[in-house]
Amino acid sequence: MKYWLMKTEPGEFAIDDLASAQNRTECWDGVRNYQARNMMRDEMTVDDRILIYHSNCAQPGVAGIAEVAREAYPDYTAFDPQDKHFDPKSDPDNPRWYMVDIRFKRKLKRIIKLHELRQFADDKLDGLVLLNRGNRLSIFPVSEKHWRFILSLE
DNA sequence: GCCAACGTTGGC
DNA sequence: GCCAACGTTGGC
Repeated sequence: MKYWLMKTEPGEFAIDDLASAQNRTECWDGVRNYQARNMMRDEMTVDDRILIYHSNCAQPGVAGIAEVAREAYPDYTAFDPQDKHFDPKSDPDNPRWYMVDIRFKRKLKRIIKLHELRQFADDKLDGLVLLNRGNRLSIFPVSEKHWRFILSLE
């Protein structure tokens, strides 16, 4: 089993939205970055665990845990001209963008803030992609050690 | 709202 | 293939 972190802007889609979704499952549409796509398409498998991270908000940090419910399939929102994630360069016969489905596991008892995680950037969380300078990647792997340590802060 | 850092685009 | 211009991300 692999571990991941996925960012979401809570103003758009928050951990509570996942918790209240039908079957507590939602497709992770709208990823338009090749590195993030490749990880979903090539690396993620059902049951992998995911830290749900709230970004671009008042309190950036890890908000909850989800799991991969369905492996990657074409992101059909790219085909819909009405959709805000429409991409004319993605063709149903040769899809450019992919998504996975994720299922809610639980909310953390509290938000584990980015600010807290930074305190361990040079020791316990050394190498965590989230803490890299200028990091903008919205999906990336988390080592099992980092996963455990982050949750130990809860 | 600002702006640094980064990814993508497209002319050459 | 280079790289300037542009758009986006995301903390603050």
